[in-house]
Amino acid sequence: MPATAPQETLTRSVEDYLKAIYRLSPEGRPASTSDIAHLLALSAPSVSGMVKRLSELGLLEHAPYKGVQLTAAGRRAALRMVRRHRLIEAYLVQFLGYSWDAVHPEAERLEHAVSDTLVERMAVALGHPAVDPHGDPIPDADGSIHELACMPLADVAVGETVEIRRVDEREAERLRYLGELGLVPGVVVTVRDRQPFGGPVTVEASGERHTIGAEMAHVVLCASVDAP
Amino acid sequence: MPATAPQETLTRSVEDYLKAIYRLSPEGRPASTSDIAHLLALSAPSVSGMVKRLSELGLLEHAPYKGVQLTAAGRRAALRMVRRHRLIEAYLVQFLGYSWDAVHPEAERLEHAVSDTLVERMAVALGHPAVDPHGDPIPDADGSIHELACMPLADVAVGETVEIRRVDEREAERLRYLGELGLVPGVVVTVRDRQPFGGPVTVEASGERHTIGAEMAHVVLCASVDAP
DNA sequence: CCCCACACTTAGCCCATCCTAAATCAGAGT
DNA sequence: ACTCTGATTTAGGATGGGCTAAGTGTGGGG
Repeated sequence: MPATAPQETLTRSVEDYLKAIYRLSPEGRPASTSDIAHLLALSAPSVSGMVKRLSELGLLEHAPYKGVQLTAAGRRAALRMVRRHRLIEAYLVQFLGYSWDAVHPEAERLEHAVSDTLVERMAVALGHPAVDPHGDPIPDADGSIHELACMPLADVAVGETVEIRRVDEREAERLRYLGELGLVPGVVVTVRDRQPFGGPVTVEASGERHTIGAEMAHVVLCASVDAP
Repeated sequence: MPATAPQETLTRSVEDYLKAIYRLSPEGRPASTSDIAHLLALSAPSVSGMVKRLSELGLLEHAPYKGVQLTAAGRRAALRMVRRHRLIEAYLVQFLGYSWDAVHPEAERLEHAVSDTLVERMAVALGHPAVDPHGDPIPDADGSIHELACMPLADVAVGETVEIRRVDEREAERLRYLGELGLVPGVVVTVRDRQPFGGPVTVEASGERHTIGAEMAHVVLCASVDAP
């Protein structure tokens, strides 16, 4: 019956679980408890226990041995955290001189502490941005989110010119690496070479050529651009 | 032996206790456990228990039935929280349009979540202010704090002209009230009347006269100003 | 069709932090 | 000096959230 729970005060942990489950399955497919455990760096039994509590709270549904799915209330709460996280990242970069590789841990803590008022004031100060510094879309305050269709750079055919839209990476070192190469959202690149069997990808951007491994080429997400 | 404990990750609760004890006795006199309990809105036994743990951690010294005193490490940690709190308040007012009566609860949560890096960036953005929006001095990053000598408006003699330096009040309603009367730090007022036995005080500031109760006149702290 | 490996859950614990109820101490009056 | 009262601490318990060890379900390979 708490399908439309008024959402009193979720704890930090609960917020993290919901966010993790949303991240594992934005579309609402069941997520496995072990994936959640892995993402949150917790033991599987801890997750089992929390999952039980969250389902009693009406935030998710649990089919034992099958996986968990967020309810409408759970999804709402998760998207609220995602909005906070991404707006905080954008704010830190825009107004406090953070680089895109340093914002994640800071936002990870702040997202639990800011008030709705503060979040909306940051949104106003930023001019209601659509995406965060990594190109991830920022959900609206009402919980709607517009994912932009894009493909991994690793899948772009040689000769194609695409715009980098999003970089799906959290690790600071890797983000710094990509940033140094200039492979950041908004940049237009042309794929010059791609080796088979998970080999490296060579791209050209504003005259410079860079060859990156397949793993990195999978986190750089692109969309085709009309004119080169 | 942890007199110079590196004191990495204090919990939210511990930080709150240390801040409360510092607030009850910035000079280091013993603070009573019941005062701490009252300030934090906790039961006395909860405080007793936590005090025991904190003294084991070397953050304070406890003379049973006599009171507690912060150690150097405890005081350092407390001042770190005070610095955070006040810088956050200043930042919210200066850059995010908060009014001085709304910043306290927000800062109360954020102070536990911000990193040292973020605090220092806010300090830089603010130009390293000496005081927060209520006139409370902001400790340096190294833990030194400069309290300015001031007296309650309630104690200022009739005819004296003083500058409001600080308003020692947390309740939003009361702060808003004082703000509406223009009795905020930096304003120069002349005391025009003061009734005995804890009676009201009448002040004049930029042509306007206001009469406030003794209770309010005690939280408005002033320093004499040379020229009217 | 059965069985085993592995994913998942249950059992049983620990720690931090809070609480209420029940001692116990310390200082003010007599 | 003695006692009473209020402040303080001790006892014992709840809750949230984490862990390891020990069972249990499930699906793929023989």
